Amino acid sequence: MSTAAVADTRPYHHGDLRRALVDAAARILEREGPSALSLRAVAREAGVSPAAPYHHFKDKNELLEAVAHVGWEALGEAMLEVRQNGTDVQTLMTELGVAYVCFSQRHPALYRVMYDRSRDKDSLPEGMQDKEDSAYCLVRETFRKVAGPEVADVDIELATIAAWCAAHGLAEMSGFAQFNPLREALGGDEAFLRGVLSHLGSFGYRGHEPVK
Amino acid sequence: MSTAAVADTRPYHHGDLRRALVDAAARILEREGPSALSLRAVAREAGVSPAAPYHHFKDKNELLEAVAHVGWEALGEAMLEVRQNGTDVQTLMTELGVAYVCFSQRHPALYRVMYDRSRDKDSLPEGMQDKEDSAYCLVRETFRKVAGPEVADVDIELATIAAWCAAHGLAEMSGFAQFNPLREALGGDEAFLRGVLSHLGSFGYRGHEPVK
DNA sequence: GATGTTATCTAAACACCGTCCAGATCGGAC
DNA sequence: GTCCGATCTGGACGGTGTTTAGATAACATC
Repeated sequence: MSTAAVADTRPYHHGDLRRALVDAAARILEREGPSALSLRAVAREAGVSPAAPYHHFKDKNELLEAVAHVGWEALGEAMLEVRQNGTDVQTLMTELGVAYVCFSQRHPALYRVMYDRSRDKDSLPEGMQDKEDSAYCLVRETFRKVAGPEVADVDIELATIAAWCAAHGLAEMSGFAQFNPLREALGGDEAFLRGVLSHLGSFGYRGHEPVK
Repeated sequence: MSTAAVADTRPYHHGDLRRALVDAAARILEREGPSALSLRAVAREAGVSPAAPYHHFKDKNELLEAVAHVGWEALGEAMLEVRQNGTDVQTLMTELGVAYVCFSQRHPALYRVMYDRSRDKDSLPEGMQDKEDSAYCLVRETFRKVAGPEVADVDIELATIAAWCAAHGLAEMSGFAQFNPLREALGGDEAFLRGVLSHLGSFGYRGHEPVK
């Protein structure tokens, strides 16, 4: 076998077609958006027949779920990076929100697939609430630090859910045309995001501008 | 041009097919969900050929937009009803949120179509920010009363956007399985919604349970 | 090394989809 | 009554998700 172009050797029929399909799907998503993401297009992009994916995924949904999974991992990493920047716990909350929304702006098609899957299943990815270092737990632990020990666990959980809902809502609507005047008045998109997120605080916290 | 015609829709062959199609679409949406909402299915439900809708809508998107439009009107009415219940301004804010989310729970497929259209257009329905009695303005005016006169208009607008984002996020995620334990612990879905919404306040306001 | 097994992939087909086109039908203006 | 234009139909085209039968190639066993 002489596959000169790619240094990678192909051990058998196609190699790791499963991964190749997920990569192809992600590529199509970035290049042409969610409406172009057909199973046949993915197979085409990967250079296989339209029926080939069915040996690796039960149906289209299962492929999209795999795509969504890598999306959630990337989102988690983006938010973890924020924590390592080592700001104080007050600003951290807003910065986590900004990181979340900015991820959705950088990968709008991927973000859409992620949440479309979640809404179809009526659940976030499994283990999101429990796994250490998940984005969700990161937010919850940050809330716990902000709140102090006298706040009940139930309230921590409710605040986390509230923040998550708000971040998701902002992720889906931040680009809406109606907000453009306000965005420009505040001097750019990040300022706009911080402005909105600063109105979402709990436990007396309202973002990077401390309450007097 | 013509004298008595109030609307430009006129009953010809079929009668008011345009309205019949929108109604048929809404019916399919409630009965079988968004994935079953094909243009052909709508035509079938209305008893016409698959090509008939093209004399009333440019394409499928335009039909969905009409469906979304009636959805937004119904949502606006549901929220207006809350205001007429005449609670004090403090609880009103939470009740508006509850009404919003409950609407999305009663008509999940319709709500999905509404926001899918908005995201494709990257904008809320036209005039939502300006039209008196729109749901959006209702929230903004409520915030203005809560905030008092010393709060800047920019902050009112930001708080409104934040509340809207949070309500939308909660509308899309309130049914997620991960929240079931907490939902039951709080004694039902409405209590859960109120709990989440109570962590979203601004201007020192945090829902129906006043801050101590 | 030849054998059989099994996973992998292809080709062809099915039903459905959105959309367009040529023609049939019919309401209303002249 | 004649004509025009809006409305609807039947049929077609290319695309989609999915299934089936059959070809191919890597692997385990002898």
